Amino acid sequence: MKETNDALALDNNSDLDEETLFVVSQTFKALGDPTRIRILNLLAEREYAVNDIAETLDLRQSTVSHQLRFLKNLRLVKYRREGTTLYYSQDDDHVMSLLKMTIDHASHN
Amino acid sequence: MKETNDALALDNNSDLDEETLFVVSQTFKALGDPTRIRILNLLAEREYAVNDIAETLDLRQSTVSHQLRFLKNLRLVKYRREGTTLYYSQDDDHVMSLLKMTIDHASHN
DNA sequence: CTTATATATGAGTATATACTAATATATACA
DNA sequence: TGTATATATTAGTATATACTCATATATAAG
Repeated sequence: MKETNDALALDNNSDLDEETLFVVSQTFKALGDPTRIRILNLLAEREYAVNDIAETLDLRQSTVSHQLRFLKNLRLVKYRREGTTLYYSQDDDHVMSLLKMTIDHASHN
Repeated sequence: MKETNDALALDNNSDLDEETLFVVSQTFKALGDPTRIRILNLLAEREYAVNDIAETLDLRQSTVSHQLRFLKNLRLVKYRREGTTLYYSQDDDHVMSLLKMTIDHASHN
């Protein structure tokens, strides 16, 4: 009952290796949270300081900082320092494009 | 210290309304799990019966069924019945396109 | 109506996630 | 060195998530 087409590899099974699976799921997981979406949507415009994100989106500073760390670990955002202020900005065009596409798609539904 | 550009609405804030935010986050959440990614990646090829998905991906039948319900609720998959067998297939081109794009991007990293 | 097969569902559990308050760290400046 | 400001981190908690086993439901065939 099992497939035995080893030779032809007829099944275009496109089986995902673990690393790809991990990267893909992590990427989408990053976009799967409303708070992170709002943050990334802000950073789509321009860079923002942590506190400005918090004020603009009405979130606690620690909440924003945690989510920025999350996004930073996945290299979806980066920052530059100016004195004590850290300006965060978007750092992954592919992901930002996914986000924009999906927001557009959901908006003019 | 606060912005006071009420009139001009200089900030192109593109603020996401709650519904959009919900839909977008749900969409990405659906793609944020390895099991669902594997299932959708299978269904990218062609339709599959529940048990075939379970066998192919080495998952419990109930696991597959639960995830299919999840995907069905979001209208990412649909099914047709043939006797006692349910053939599931993909039902959202936009989402499948997001998935493909991201897999490609992650693969030839 | 009984049996067999395919799938769905319910309940329990372990883990992951997101948030919060409190506190630590880092930089600037007097 | 001491104070102020911006951000990061830690620990605790509540909720969400994914999985599994057991069982229910649905269809088909005899």
